[in-house]
Formats: sequence, C-alpha cells, structure tokens
Amino acid sequence: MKKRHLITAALPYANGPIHIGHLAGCYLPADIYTRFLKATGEEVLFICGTDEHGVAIELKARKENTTPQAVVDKYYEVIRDSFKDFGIDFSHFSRTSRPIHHETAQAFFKKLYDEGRFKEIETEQYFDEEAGQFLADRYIIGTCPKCGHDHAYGDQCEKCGSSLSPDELIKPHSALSGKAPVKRKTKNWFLPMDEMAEAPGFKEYAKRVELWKTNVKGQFNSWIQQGLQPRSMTRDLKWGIPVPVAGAEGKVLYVWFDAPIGYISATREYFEGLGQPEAWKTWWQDPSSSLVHFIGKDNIVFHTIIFPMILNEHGGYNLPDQVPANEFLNLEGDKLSTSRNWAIWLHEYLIDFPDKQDELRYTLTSIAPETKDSDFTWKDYQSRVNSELVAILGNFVNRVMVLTHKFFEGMVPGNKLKPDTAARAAVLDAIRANQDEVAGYQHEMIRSLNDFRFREAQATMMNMARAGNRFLAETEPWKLHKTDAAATAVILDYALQLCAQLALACEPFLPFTKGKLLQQLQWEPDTATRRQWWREQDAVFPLEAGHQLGQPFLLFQNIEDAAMDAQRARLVKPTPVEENTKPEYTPLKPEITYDDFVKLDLRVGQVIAAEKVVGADKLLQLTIDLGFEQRTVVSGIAMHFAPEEIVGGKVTLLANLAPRKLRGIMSQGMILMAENKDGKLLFVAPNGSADNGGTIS
RNA sequence: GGCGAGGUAGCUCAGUUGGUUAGAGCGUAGGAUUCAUAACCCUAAGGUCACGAGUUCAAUUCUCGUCCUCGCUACCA
Repeated sequence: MKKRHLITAALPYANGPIHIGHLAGCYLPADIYTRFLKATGEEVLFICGTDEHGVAIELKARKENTTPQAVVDKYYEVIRDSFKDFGIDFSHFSRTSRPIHHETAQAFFKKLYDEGRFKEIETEQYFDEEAGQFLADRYIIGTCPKCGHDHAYGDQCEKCGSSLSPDELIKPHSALSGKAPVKRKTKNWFLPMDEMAEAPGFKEYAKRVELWKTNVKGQFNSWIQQGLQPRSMTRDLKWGIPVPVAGAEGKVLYVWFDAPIGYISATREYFEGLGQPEAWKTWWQDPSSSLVHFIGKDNIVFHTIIFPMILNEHGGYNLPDQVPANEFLNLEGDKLSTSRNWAIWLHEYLIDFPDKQDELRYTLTSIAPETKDSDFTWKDYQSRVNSELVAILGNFVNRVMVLTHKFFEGMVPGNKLKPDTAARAAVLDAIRANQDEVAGYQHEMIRSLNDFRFREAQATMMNMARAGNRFLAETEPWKLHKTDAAATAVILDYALQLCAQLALACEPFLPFTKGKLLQQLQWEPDTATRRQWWREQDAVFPLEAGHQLGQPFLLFQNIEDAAMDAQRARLVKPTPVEENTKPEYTPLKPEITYDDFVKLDLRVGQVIAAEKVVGADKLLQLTIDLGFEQRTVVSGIAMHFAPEEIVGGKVTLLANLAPRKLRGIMSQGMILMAENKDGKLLFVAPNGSADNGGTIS
C-alpha cells in the first residue's frame, strides 16, 4: 500500500448536465473508493473538474446562438452542483478553462516541443471557407458511396454502418455552412506513439497493466499489439488552449492532450488555495503516491496509453497504478443519450425525489456496469429501495431502535450477562455466532473494496443487516422480555452495536444514511474508531451502557407504483438516429401569384400581455398592440415559452385572418413562428425598431 | 471491415486454473412469526451456462466457426 492516493474521476464534458450513466460508471465508484480509503485513515486526494474545450462545445454554442464560454459556464455550475448534491466528495473540482490549466497544459506542450518529442507533419484537411475553419470528419456530410444514404458523416454512415473517410463522400458539404469544403494544407504536431511505446518507462508501466481488469487490459494490449501510429496533439480550431509555439496561430491543443492534464492543474489549483503551491508535486511526482483513474470504457485508450505516454515523455511524473474502467449503463433497455434526451438527469431526479440521494446511489452501485453493460429500470429501482433498503437495512435499524425505546427508555442497556441458565447461555452463544458472521462480512467487504468490486462490497454490507434481522428472529427479544429482562438487555445491546457498525459500513455507499443513523444513535465515531474498524478489521462496540439514543425515525420510505409510472411516462422513447439527425425539409407548396400574397395583411405587433389559457396545455392568450388597436390572440406556444418571458417582444401578426374561437376565447389573428429541427419555436420579428402596426410586405 | 469486452435462473448479476447436485439478491410459491414501513425469518421451485463443431475419459469453462449487444478504430491494420 502506497503512502497516499491520488484519485481522479473522468472530467465531464461541459456540454450538458450529468445523468445516471455518468454517476454509475465513474463518479460513484470513485467516490466509494475515496470514502473507503479515507475511512481507513489513508491520505487521499480526489480530483475532478469540467472539460470545457473541443469542437462539440463550439458547435453547441453556434447552434444555440451563444458563445462557447456561456455554454461551459452554464454546465460547469450544473455539473458541480449535481455532484455536490449527490455527495460526490471531491477534494477539489476545477475546470479546464481556468488560467492555471491553460498555463499547465501549455507548459507541458512546450517542454515536449522544446525537447523535440513531437513530429511536425503537414497534411491536407477539409476547410470551410465560409465558416473560416477546418472541419472534423464528423462535420462533413454527404451521400454514402455504399448505400446512397444522403446524410452520411465523414467518418461513418449511420444507415449502413460502413466506415468512411470524407474523400469517399459524394457531394460533401460542411455541417456548419452547407457549402462544399475545400482542401487546405495545415501543419500539426504529432506524438510518435510508436516510438514512445518502446521507452523504458512505458514498457515498465505496461507490465502492471497485466494485472488490471480484463476490459482494460484487453484494449490496452489490442492497441499495443496492432502497433501505434503518430497522433496529432494539435487541432485547427478556435475554442481551446492556444498552441504555445511560434507559427501555430489559430491552432489549439487537442482536447485529449489538454483534458488529462486537467487532473494536474486541478491538483495545483487545490494546493495553491491552501497556500502550498509546491505540494501538488508530492502527489504527482513522489513514487510513494499512487495514481488511480476512474473512467468509462470509452476513455480507456487515452488513460492507459496516451496520457501515461505523455507523462512518461515529460518525465518526473508517476504513471497510473490502476485504471478501473467501467462499461456503460443503459436505461430501460436503451442506450443513454444526451442529444436524444434519453436519460435521467441528476438535477431533475432530486426535484422528484428530494432527499433520496442514497436510494439512487444504492441502486446504481448494485447494478454498476463493472464487467459488462447493465440496465437501469425504474421497476428495479423501486424493488431495490422497497425490498432491500426499506425491508432489510431500514427495517433492522427501526426494529432495534423501537425495541430499545420500548423496553429500556432508549438507553443502551449494556452487555453484562452471566450464562447462569441454559437459556442465557444460548443467548450469549447466539451473539457470539452473529459476531463471527458479521466479522466475516466485514473482512469480505474490505477485500472487495480493495479490489474495486463495489457491487459485491455493497451487497456484503447489506448482508450485515440481514444478519441483524436473523439475529432478532432467533433471539426474539420481544418475547424474552416478558421472562428475562437482563437477557433481553444484552440482545438489544448487541443489536445496537451492530447498528453502529452498520453506520460505519455504509459510509462509502450511503453517506446520507450514515448521517441519519448516527443522528438516531446520537453517536459520532472518532477517527481512531473508524480506522480500527476499516483497517485493522476489528469489530467495534462503541456504544456505552447508559448512552441515551435519539428518537427513531425511518431511514427509507417505500416508493409507490404511481411515482414509478410517472417517471416512466416522462421518458420519451428515442427516435431512431437517422430520423433525428437528418434535417427534414418540408416540400415546397404549389406556386402562388403575387395577388395571392398581397391578400395577407401582415403587421408588426408587440406582446403587451400574456397568460396561460386555463385547461389547455399548449395555448397562451396574448394581447397584441398594433398601435391603432389591441387584439386578443390565442397562440399554441405555451410549451415553448413562459408568459412572462415574451411580454414586450415584437411579433409578426397575420392581422386579417378570420377570427376564430379557441377554447372559448376569440382569437383575432395569428402569430408567425419559425420552427427549427428540434421542433423548437422561434418568433419571427422585425430586427430593427419597427413601429407597432407597421405593415410587412 | 478490424480489434476489444460481453451473451449464465422471470429480472439484475457472481462463478468455473476443465471434474460429482452451476451460485447470490430480487421476483414467485409454501411455511413460521408479530418487535418492525403486510416488513423480517425459514424452505422450495426455476437454468441443454447464445448457437454449431472440435480437442478430451470429461467442456458452461479450452480451440475454431456463426449469431447478437456494447465500446474503440490512427488513411483501416
């Protein structure tokens, strides 16, 4: 065991919020492991932050008509708060747009550059002249040469599944401007990974990979055996960290170069905040520190090959000791998808299930995709909560608390009993047997945690509560109390000590429950007690005779069917990929004459009042000012706009449309709306200061 | 296309360095019980271990092939 443990969790990409798949695959295991190590008294640092660069964020900003900075600012906060709410206990949560990260990443690049580690290679890349930038393969669209699908991407055709290069596409055009891209020469800096794989430091590191999880080892070996190719560490993009080299204007660092370095800059930032600007080096460079990366399976190659290679070439850094990558979590049988909104978002979950963080943590850990993809269903969630958390753990604690209050006024009754009758000897035997059983689980759980088998560890923790329930069934203190109060006292004393151990045991998995349990026990374990239990693996019986317990309350509540039905109803079945990504243009209508057009009386209007139409989901009742008069217009835009956000806005009104009653309200005209491909409505309005009532032609 | 991982009870998952009856939790059925959120506790039923072939005295486990799921894919090997 090394002296200190640096734990990282994959930097979440700041183009959307966090969903249960992220939590189950990466952040929860990392948090459990960190909490476990801390409980044993180890020195631990748990580092994370948002990854805020790259082409996807640039495109999202463009699509939403805002800036990349605004996008990342928004999601940085959402993501940070989600983690906080779920008790993901980072030592520090940073972001890659901070100056300290830019400096760190640039310094890294500069050192490798100055030492001649990169290869400068000139290639031809597709360039969008109108957008003024180079295009990633994914952003070139054209007709698939194999199946004729007219919306194939430059890297792959989603319809027939064939892999493509942009050159193969028929009629290629840019996803940004729609124009045909041209080829331009550009210079980039490549990491000669084939050569670097032969470096002694890397070869030494490769040996330890043999001991890692099969999925990780498999991919690692696959890449090494196939032979590595040089890979560009710079990109022709705008949004990112400028390449700190002369002649590299307009180029940024490849996100996969800069993102892992984010672990380092976040560590630096953390210690600078503590006023110890040099302390980060101990964690990254002292060989007595271990480095563990928690990631999802999509990140294996970067964390097991590219980043270690960069660290090794830079020199002076520790290479990872473990990369326990998980597989993926599905939701109700389908892949999670941010773009298709097939997900359970953490911030939304807490609105519907306030104070039920541990219920989700428990479910996700019990189905964590440790060896293969797994599936989250609301039915399963309900079952885990009701028949495990409520029935086993919550119920055991409640039974013990209620019995103690009933028989001993809520005081720890003490454990002194002589085996002076056969019945009493049997009670003491039962306690001893149960102690042995629980100690077995304790050792097993700690073993599992050390081996990154968190699902198994959590199940073993629950076995302790099961043992508690069995103990009560065997000793039946509610019966015995009528004949032997002294024997009943020792039974409940032991059961309470078991509750205290459960509070210790559930800490990595269920931190909120741990707090509730301690509150009921009116007990706060000191570091030595925790450490003794977790490290030396001795059972501890910390509650002293006469100690006054708190009032019992339920740790968990049953989840009703109705709540699950509501959640399932909320999930929108994802549409097939091609339907969603292919822009569908409505066919043109038959030709009309100018005379047809002039029949329309279009006017500039202004919304001066808006309210929801009672009993209608989609309708807003608007009052439109036309200068010379005010109109009441009922418009089907309530799903897209809140009344208060549109008051004051200019609109285009079709003013001579025959009035029509909608939901009992006479609507005098129609508001013109544009619809984008996501089905979102946008107002069509004059872009200057047009007067209300002005004509439009 | 290539490579990697996976396909084991109704569900979620363990496991097998090849060897008699393949495990757990949940769900289901039966029993027992009433301190406890009709919860707990005990018992039982449930599986040609994706499919086909091969090696072997013996294959769910090793080899090859096929099908399916997921991930990665650097002009793709």
